[in-house]
Amino acid sequence: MELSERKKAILQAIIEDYIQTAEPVGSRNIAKNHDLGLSAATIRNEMADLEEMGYLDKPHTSAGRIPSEMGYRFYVDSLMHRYSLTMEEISSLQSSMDRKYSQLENVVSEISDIISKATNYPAIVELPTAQKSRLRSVKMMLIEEGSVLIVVVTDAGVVRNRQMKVSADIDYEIIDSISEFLSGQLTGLSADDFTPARLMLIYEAMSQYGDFLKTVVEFVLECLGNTQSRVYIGGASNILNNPEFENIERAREFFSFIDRKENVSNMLNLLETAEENISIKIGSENNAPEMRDTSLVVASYNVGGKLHGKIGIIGPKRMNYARVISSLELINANLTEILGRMIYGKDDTDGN
Amino acid sequence: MELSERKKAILQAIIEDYIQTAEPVGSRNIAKNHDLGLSAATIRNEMADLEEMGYLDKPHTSAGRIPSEMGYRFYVDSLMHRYSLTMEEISSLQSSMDRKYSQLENVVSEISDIISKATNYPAIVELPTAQKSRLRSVKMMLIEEGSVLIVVVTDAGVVRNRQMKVSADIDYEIIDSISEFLSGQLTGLSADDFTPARLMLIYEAMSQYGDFLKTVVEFVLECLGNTQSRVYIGGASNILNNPEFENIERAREFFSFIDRKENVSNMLNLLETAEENISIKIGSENNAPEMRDTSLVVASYNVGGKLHGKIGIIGPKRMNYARVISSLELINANLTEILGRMIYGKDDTDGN
DNA sequence: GTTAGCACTCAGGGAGAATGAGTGCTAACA
DNA sequence: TGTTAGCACTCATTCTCCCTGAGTGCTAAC
Repeated sequence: MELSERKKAILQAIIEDYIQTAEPVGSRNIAKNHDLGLSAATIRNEMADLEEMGYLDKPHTSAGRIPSEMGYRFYVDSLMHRYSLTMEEISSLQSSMDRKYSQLENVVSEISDIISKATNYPAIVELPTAQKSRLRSVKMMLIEEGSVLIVVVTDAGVVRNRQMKVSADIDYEIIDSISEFLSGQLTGLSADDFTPARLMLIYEAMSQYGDFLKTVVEFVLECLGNTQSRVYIGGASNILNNPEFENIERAREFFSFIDRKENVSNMLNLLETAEENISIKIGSENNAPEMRDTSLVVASYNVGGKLHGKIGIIGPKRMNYARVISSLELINANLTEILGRMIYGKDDTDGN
Repeated sequence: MELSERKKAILQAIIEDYIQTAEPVGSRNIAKNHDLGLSAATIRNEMADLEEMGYLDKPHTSAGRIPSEMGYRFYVDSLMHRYSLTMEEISSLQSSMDRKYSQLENVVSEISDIISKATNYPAIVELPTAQKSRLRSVKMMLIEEGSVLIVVVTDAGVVRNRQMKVSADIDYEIIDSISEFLSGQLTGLSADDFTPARLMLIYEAMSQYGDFLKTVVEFVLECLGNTQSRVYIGGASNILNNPEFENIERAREFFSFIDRKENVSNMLNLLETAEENISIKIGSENNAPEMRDTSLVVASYNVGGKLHGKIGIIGPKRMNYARVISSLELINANLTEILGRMIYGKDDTDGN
């Protein structure tokens, strides 16, 4: 059933008041503060309808109304206006990101700080991951006698390395030849291409170094399959600024939940990755009982078509969605650019 | 002034009761529950003395006594007994750490989980850092046309890499020769050795690649100077299990403090690094107003004499110090071993 | 369909009393 | 001289009771 324009206006007024005050809103206040040209009594009638239809809840008989999850959902989908960041907000955000980053880990943790400062909510930043990447390059080098460093680069730009012990009689030349051999055999493959048959061939061709080769191949596979997401959470304490978390039990529940990073990753993984778009999950839409009173707002980023990840915030269901969305969009754009520069070099080309 | 044995026994009884109950302890309870052979009245007198001497505080006239910081300090230094972990505790801790770790970041975050589970307090794990490390090896390799990967290894075992754009006409051979040249010039140097004169020589010898060399040298310097500590904090929500944090303001203060990781690093840096030993800082000894009600217990680890870091917990001043210490010692020993294996290869040799 | 009016509900807050755990002091005891 | 019993006193905590005020639902009139 369609909502009348008047019902929409009233619902919007209630939700926006509630977002601001965190107090149940009553008919009188709506009549006074919003120029709807209606009396409190009329609004009361409409509110009763909205409640019956499921858009509003009542904490108890003599309190005002608060939005239900369905109410928020309708608001977010149909009523909310875009929020435009002020010039100051934009320039302060941009200047806070305009610096040199050296390590991925640092970018991620700093971005999470920036998000949480900009929104006043706990921020989530997912490290970029690649799906089905191919091996671009594997190299080995002797660091000192008996110790070899393996460096693996995937076509998504992921670089990882590991140090391994080898027997002392393996010298530079041997390493170079193994390195060249493996590189020839494996470059361009994805994890799926590592069939037992192919591996057998490799091991046999250099059977005297079988054990060593095996460890190297395992490591390469690990790098290619490195699809597990890792998340950073910053500014978690911000959640305590919201009156819904003054109850220590609620706070404990929230912090225990986000302490376990895999909870957060799982939640992110459940989001449909609408390209370049914002996902909003309200309360129980997150499928986690601990999140029943909080919403998740997430933006997806995508670097050079290969690497992607998500950034977002967790806040009370009663949150200024419009403002959060604008901030996330801006930060997301900057982040994409920063990562592009970091991973694919000094400029912004797509990195193939 | 020396405390009489009787005063010590009473002080110890009070502190241990308080650690258990978090309630101010009264004379009557001490008389009843501890077999000191004294009446409540006598204990009251002694308590009055202990208070006057500064070992005890009184929240208000008609409550029992609670230990002062000085009281805790005395307890930790002189009264506390060692706690022996039970066989089950030991074997469960050890089995939780007995698995393969691949990346340093993973070790650190998992160890922080283990610590917080074992102690029920928020855990801190510092990533290993090296002081004044020397360059063991720098290598470059062409990943694809126009893109070079630089890999730097220090004698502390730190490996870092960065991808850089170069002009397209730089080919394998040129890279190899630059790589070899730089390696020859820089291997064995520490950050202090990068004098302007030496750098000038290098840039002049290969002046046609000046800009590129400069970026590489900067990166190497960054790796050698990589002495900033990074910390992980796990199980922060555990702090909320303690009644002293039922007050939401306290909780907020605590979480805001540890949200800023540099606060925690700073605190760790202020500890004297007593080799292989445990440091305890009680309340305001931490020089941070936000920590005035919490204590820090920290163990230092040390891998191969080069790399070191710290692990520890933050808990209320009223904490089971003895138990925490034993757990940290055990975890610390295991961590040292794990890191040794990871960084210096498959066995535990010292790694020079 | 809208609105004014009225009876009713109920959370929140404050005042006041009861409770009980604890203290300090004094006087008696060993 | 050190120890203890006893007693008056203190004070945070809890409870009860009552009031207030914001809000609702319903009805009757416009």
